[in-house]
Amino acid sequence: MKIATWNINGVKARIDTALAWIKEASPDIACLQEIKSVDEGFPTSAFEDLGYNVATHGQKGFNGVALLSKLPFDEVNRGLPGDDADEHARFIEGVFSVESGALRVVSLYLPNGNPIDTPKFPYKLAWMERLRVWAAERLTYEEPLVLAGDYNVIAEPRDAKDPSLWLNDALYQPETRKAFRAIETLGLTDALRATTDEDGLYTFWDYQAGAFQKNNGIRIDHLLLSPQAADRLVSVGIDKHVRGWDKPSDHVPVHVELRI
DNA sequence: ATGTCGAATTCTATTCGA
Repeated sequence: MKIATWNINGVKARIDTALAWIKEASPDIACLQEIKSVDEGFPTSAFEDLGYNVATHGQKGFNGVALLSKLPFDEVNRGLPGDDADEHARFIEGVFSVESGALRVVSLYLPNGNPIDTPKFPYKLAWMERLRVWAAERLTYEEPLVLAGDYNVIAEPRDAKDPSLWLNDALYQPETRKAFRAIETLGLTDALRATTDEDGLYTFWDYQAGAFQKNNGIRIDHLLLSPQAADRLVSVGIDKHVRGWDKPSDHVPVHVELRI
């Protein structure tokens, strides 16, 4: 089973690109972030026409996440628990029936957190702690679980072309990296790093200053796997070529193949 | 020289968030 994650940076502005990628990659489940659309504005029928079931958690203007799935949804849960005052649409969980039982897949858009001297940074860290608590609870189910999305975290120096450029950025603060490790050390596996120690592997390149042409990128889109999912991991890929298409998102899709 | 982009409102221009 192929499960992919992609921050598309606006589903309405990117619909042609999104459909072209779906046709090419044919993921069984796709996790989208930054749909920048309310649920009613999401181009659901365009994806349904390609054989997908669609679940969205959107809001006006920015944020917003979605799940596209060839499998029917048994259950959909919207929003990350832990703060009733948080109205950002950044989290959606789908539950699917597979031979072994349940498969859970989350599409998450972790807060950017910049600038770090504003409330945005503590909001990011608090969101990460809520995610840690949520993941700890889900891991007790001992099911295949895929936590996929734009984490807005540069976990290690090798995940940036030039780490020195990110020293004052929320994506690379020691507190950010520590909070990410605290999620991983619950027992989640970073799918890409389970398969390679290569550096130079990125998932985001800024639109500005010819970043893609210089390969001045960062790896911030991750798929974290529960033990039951990691045991089934076959391969991981980054669809880097999509960044070279017309009207690209600044992120590219990342995908795993699981023996499910 | 942050050199770009998408969305919303302030709407043939500016701001916000990334």
